[in-house]
Amino acid sequence: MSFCRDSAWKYLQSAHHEGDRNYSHYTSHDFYSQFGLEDVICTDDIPGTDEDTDSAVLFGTLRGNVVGLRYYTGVVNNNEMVALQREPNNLYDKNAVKVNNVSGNQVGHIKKELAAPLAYIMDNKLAIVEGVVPYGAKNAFTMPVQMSFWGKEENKQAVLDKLKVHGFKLAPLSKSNWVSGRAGPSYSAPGHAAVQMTTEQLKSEFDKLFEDLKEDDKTHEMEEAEAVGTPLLPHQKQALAWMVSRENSKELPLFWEEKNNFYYNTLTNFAEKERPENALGGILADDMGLGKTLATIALILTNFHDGKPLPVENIKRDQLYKVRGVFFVFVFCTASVQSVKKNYSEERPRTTLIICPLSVLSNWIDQFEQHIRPDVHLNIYIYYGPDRSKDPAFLSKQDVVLTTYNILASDYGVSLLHRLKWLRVVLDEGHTIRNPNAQQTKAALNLEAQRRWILTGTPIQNSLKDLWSLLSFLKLKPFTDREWWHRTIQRPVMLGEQGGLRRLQSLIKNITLRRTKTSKIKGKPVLELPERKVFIQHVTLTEEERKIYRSVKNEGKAAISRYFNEGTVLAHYADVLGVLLRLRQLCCHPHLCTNTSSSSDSTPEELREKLVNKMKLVLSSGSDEECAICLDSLNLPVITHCAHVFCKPCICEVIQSEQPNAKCPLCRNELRVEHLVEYPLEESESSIEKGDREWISSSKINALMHALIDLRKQNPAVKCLIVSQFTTFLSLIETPLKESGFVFTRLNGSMTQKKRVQAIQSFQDSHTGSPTIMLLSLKAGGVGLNLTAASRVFLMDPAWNPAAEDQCFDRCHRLGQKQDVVITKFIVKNSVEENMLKIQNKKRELAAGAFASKKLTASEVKQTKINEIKTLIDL
DNA sequence: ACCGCCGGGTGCC
DNA sequence: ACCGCCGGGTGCC
Repeated sequence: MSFCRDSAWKYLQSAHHEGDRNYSHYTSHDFYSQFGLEDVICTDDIPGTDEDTDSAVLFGTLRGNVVGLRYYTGVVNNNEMVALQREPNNLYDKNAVKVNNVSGNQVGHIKKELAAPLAYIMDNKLAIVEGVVPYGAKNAFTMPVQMSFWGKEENKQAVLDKLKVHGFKLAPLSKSNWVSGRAGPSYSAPGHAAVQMTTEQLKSEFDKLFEDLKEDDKTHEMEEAEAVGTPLLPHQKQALAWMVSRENSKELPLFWEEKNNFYYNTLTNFAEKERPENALGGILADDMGLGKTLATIALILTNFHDGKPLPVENIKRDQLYKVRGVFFVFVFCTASVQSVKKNYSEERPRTTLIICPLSVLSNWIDQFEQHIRPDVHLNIYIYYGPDRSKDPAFLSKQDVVLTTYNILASDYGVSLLHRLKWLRVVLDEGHTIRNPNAQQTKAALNLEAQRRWILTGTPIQNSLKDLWSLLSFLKLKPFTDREWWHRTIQRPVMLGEQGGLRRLQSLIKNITLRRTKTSKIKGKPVLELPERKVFIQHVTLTEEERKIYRSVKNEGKAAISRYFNEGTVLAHYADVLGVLLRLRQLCCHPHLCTNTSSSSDSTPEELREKLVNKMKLVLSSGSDEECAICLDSLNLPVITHCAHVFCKPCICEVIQSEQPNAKCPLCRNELRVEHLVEYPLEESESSIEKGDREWISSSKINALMHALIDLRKQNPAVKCLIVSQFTTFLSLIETPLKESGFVFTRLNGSMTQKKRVQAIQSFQDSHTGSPTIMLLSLKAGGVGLNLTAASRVFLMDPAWNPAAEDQCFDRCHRLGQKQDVVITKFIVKNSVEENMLKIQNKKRELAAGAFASKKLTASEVKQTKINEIKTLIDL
C-alpha cells in the first residue's frame, strides 16, 4: 500500500479545525465563487419547502385539462402522477404552468384559463398543487388532470377566493381517497379507506424503523478478500456479504415491476422502456463501534473489480502454499492482476471516493494502514490541504481518494471531484448531509458514481425529512426528486396512513443494514460492552463563592427581566448567553469569569470588536448554538450587527434571496452582507490563561481532587477523563494535579493533529508512569476519538445538549473498553447548573420522541430559546 | 379536433 | 347586411 500524502499529510498534521480558516478578507463575490455558490444560490424554488409541506392540509380537488400534448414528448399512463411546474418566462403567457411526468419530461400545459389562478396560487405559495391524470393518457391533444390543493389552513380561503374569481370551485373529497400516496387506486377504487394510525402508534413504528432490520437475507456471511489483513467478526462478514450483493445486484429496484416490456413504478404509475437501474449501494447504519470503516475497507478490497477481489501481489510462493495450499491459486492471481490493470479506462472508473468529517480523516488513514496486508498495493490519496493535486488523471489512477465534506463543498463548481466519474462514493457520518440546503449536501448529491454508500450511526435524527437527502444521494428512483418522495412517502406517513408507513418500512429494509450494540448474532451479542453508570455529585459553594455568584445572578436577572418586559430577549440573545456563561463559570471557579468591558459603541472598529466578542461568547460558551436557518451546527459562523450568529453560507443565501431588503431571520433587523462579521482566527488561548493571577482553588476543584485522591488510593492504575467546556478551567485544574503528583495529559480542540495524536497515544499507553488523567475539552475530537484506557469520567460542568455529553462518554465507553465505566457529574446546588439539568431532561424526552417532535420552525425555535432562558435564570 | 373558434364570403325565395 | 349563415382554416402556453 502506498500513501501519496506528503504535502497533504503535513498540512493535516498542523491543521486543527476546519472552521478555522478565515475568510474575512474575501469580498462577498469572492466568497460565493469560493463555494461555487453563484449557480446554486438562485436555483428555482422547489415546490414544497419544509414549512409548506409539514402542516399542509388538503383544501380540495379540481378537474382541469392539460393541453398542447402534441408539442411535447413526455407521455403518461392513466392514473400516473404528474408534476405541475410554473413557467413564468413563457413567451405567450406569464401564467403558464407546465405539466411534467415523473421523470421530468414535459407532457403539456395547464389550459390558460385555469393557469391564471394557479399561477397566482403557486407563486404566492398559497398551496401546493399536485396532479394525477385519471384517464385519457393516450389522447392526442388534451387530457384531463385531477388536481389536489394542499396548503396551510390559513391560506385556504385565499385559494378558494382566487379560484372563484376565475370561475373555479374546489370539490372537497373524502380524505381516504387522497391520503394514499399511490396514484392509481385513489381514483379507481375510492371505496376503501386508508387505515389511519394515531400519532402514538406512528411514533413507535417510526422509532422501530431502523431497528429489527435483521432479515434472513442479511445474515449471510462472506469471507473477506485475502488483501484484508484483519479477520472480520461474524457481523462484519454479514455486512460485507450484504454490501457486495447490493453492489452486484441485477435486481429491479424496489417499487418497480416489469410489464409488457415496460418498467412500471408502482407508486407513481410511471412507466419507461429502459430498465431503471438499481441503486448499487445503500446505508450501513450500524451503531458506532461495530466496524463500519473496516466493513467498507473490506468491501473495497473484496468487490474490487468486476465482482472480484483485489489480487494479492508480490506474494511469495511458499506463503501462498501456506495460505491456500493450492498452486493454481497463484496462477489465477497473477493472471487476474494483469487483466484487472488492463481493464481500467475512462468508462470503467477504479477509484473509490471517501468523504468524511475532518475529525475522522486520520482515523480512516489509520484503519487503512491497520487493515490492509502490508504486501498489498493500493493507491490511496488524501485530497486535502492547499497543495492537493489538481490533476484529474492522477486522481482517477488512485484506488482510494480520501477527502472531507468541507473540501467537497468548497470545491463544488470548480472541483475535480465533480468532474470525475467514481467507481464508488462513500459518505462517512452520512447524516452530515441531512440538510438538503447545505452546501455539502448539494455538493455530495452532484457526485457521479456507480456505487454509493452512506455510513452513519444515526440514520434519522429528527424526522423523516432527514432521510430525503440520503435517498437522493443513493439515486433511488423516483425519490431523487423531492416531490415524488414527498407525495409517495413523506406525506402519507405524516398523515398517519399505514400504506405509507409500510412503503417506508420496505424501502428502509431494502437499502439499510443496521445492527445496534445490543444486536445478537446466533444468539450472542454482537459486542459486549461493560456497564456505564452516571452519578451526579452535588457541590456546595463556599459562602464567599456564593456571594459572588448571587451578585452576578441578581444583576443578570435584572437585565434579563428588563429584556423580557421590553420584548427584546432575542435581540439581546448574546448578552443573555453572556450572563448565563458567567454564572456557569462561577459554578466552576471564580477566575473563569473575566469581566468583559461593555462600553457603548461608537467607531466601526469598536463595534466590530464588540461583535466579535459577542460571537466568541456565543461560540465559546459551548452552548452548542445552532444556526437558526439550517438548524444545524454552525459552519463558518458570522455575527450580524444585531448580534445573531449564523452560518455564513446560510445567511448569505437569505440576504441574496431577500434582496434588497433582507431582514434578520431572528429579529427582523436590516441585514447587509458587508455588515457580517467573521469569526477571527483563534488566538492561542494561553493569552487568557496567563492571567498571572495567583492560583486559588474552588469548591468544584476540591470535590474533584478529593475524588481523584480517593480513587488513587483504591487503585493507582485507574485512568480518568476530566472533562470541561472551559479550557481555562482545565488549566486551573492542572495546578493541583501537579501538586498532588498526578501524571496527566491534555486534549483540546485547538491542538494540532500531531499533538493530539501524541496526547492520545500516551494516555492509551498502559505502562506504569503513563498519564492516568486526561484533561479533555468537551467537544474535542470527533466520534472517532478512542480513549478506552479511561474507566472513570469526571464531567466538571454540564452541557446544554445531553447528546454532547453522551458522545463524550462514548469515547471511553466503546469497543475495546474492558471495565465498567463510572461517570461523575459535578453539579453546583441551587445554581444555573441544576436548571441546565432540567433542560437536558427535556431535550432527552424530545430526542426520545424523535418523530413526534418534528423539526421546529423558526418561530418555535425562538420560543424554545425563550423558554430555556426563563428556566435557566429562574424567571 | 368526429370539436370550438375565428374571420372571410356571402346574401330573396 | 351595423345582421345570420356557410364552410374553410386552424389549433398550448
